[in-house]
Amino acid sequence: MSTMTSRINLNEYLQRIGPYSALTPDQRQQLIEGARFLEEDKGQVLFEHGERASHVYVVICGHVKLGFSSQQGAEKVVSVSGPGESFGEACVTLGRDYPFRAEMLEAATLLVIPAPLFHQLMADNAAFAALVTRRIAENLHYLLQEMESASLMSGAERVADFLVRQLDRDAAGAVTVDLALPKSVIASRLSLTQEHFSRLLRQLSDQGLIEVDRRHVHIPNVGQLRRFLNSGAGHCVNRGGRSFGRGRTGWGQLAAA
Amino acid sequence: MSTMTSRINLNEYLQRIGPYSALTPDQRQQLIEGARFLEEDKGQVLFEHGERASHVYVVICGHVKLGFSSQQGAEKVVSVSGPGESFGEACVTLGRDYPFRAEMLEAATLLVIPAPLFHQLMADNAAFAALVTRRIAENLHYLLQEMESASLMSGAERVADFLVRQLDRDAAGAVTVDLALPKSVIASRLSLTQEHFSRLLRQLSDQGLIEVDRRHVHIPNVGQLRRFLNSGAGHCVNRGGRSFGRGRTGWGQLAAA
DNA sequence: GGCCTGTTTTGATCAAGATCAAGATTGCAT
DNA sequence: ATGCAATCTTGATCTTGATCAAAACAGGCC
Repeated sequence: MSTMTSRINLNEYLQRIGPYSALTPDQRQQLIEGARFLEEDKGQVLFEHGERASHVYVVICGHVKLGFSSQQGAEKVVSVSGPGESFGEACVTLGRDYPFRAEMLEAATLLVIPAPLFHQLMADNAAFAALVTRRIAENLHYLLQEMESASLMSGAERVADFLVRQLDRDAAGAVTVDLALPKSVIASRLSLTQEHFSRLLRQLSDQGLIEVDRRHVHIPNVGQLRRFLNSGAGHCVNRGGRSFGRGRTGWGQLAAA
Repeated sequence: MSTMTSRINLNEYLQRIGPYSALTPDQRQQLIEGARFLEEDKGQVLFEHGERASHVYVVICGHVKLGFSSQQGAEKVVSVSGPGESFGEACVTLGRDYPFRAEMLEAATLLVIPAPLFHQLMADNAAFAALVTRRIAENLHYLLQEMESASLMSGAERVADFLVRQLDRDAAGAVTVDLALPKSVIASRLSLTQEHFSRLLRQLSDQGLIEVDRRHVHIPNVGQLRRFLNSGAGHCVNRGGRSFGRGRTGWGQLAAA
């Protein structure tokens, strides 16, 4: 990608990415000059858990996996960032270390903004700062959401919930969801082992709620699936919140790294 | 509490609470006039999951339990806010519903700030806004932290980790931790049932790592406990993150409500 | 003290989901 | 095509931690 092309694309692109649309042409120029592009291959690690948070990352294309991993090789995927999403704002704001690992799930292009520049933009542009705050707040809500489902729903419910969430708010009737990521990654996001995830998909499919073909999940009747969710079928009283899953999902990924 | 007293106390108090120290005397006055005090009894519910987020709450004294709960009566305590802490900023910022329930753990006093006033202060005072952003970012990091331990640590480790976190960063030798909250609440925060939590405390105590007396936990050797944590004793490979616990911890609380 | 209520502990049992170990698929790349 | 490597599925078994039930403890209050 030539510098020329980069700039043109970038300018156009940033217009559409939340906070960056609030930058003045001047500031956008500053950004283009101070930040850099990064094109990494699948499996590349952007940063490790505990590393000093020196940059904010904006995903231009591709997907980045954000997650924890323990010595024992266990891993938990917290979130996957796709085009237009970003991460690192909170850490940079706080001046803390990254609280997770970031790894490319596929070849991707990112915009990498040095912390000082980011701080500068935050200080210079209140509208930008407000939108960044919004983004951080959104991330917080996302995590709360995740915690809630991980805590109170059974595996089957989480899978159903995940599928329903992929749909448009008003989707009904029959639809097909295409999983954009390896099942192992999705499993980990749902706090399941990939084996368990596989079994749960089969279970839902046996119940006629879905039909799975490779990474295509057909939902013959969205309403039915939603009903399954609300009518808590397949549960347990769960008196204090289910634990965060012990899936090995990450293993594979880790190995791939 | 007379109005006079309230105002004097409040002014003094807010000075010391993060973001509010950045307010100008003028704005602080605005706050005192626009916000209201709330003194509730134990068990009172401030708001329910899914309610429109209309206020930001600042805890003056007492403790407030923030958590989810399902129809089936299960509950997961996400966090407990004590004096100087606050909640609702993110929801108000986003204009979204509260993503959890807030319930008094004991009689407490809070400052309740209406959303419009909060927005106003955010818009008028950049320093305040920046500190609020910081607070939201801190909450985000707290949640990530919670997710991480819930995901990769075994029950015993989470308990040990919890105890160690109560200590000063540099604590060593022998110390005593006093649990400020009912064990059932702590258990839920750790994604355990209160029964399991009880057993784990006993287990650690049998191993000589701690001595439990009522709500006083004596740690004869902090280093030893830390070592127990790092040397992952008592695990499982945990290939994808432990699930969010299924403690019934909440039950009791729920019943208390 | 004796009583009532709420919290903690213990015990026995159960279940969701993890782990280990093969296979079966799929997707590329040659 | 053919083969290699990664992904996904299945099966058998085991563990952690949940559930149910009941007893042991605190505390506060007459």
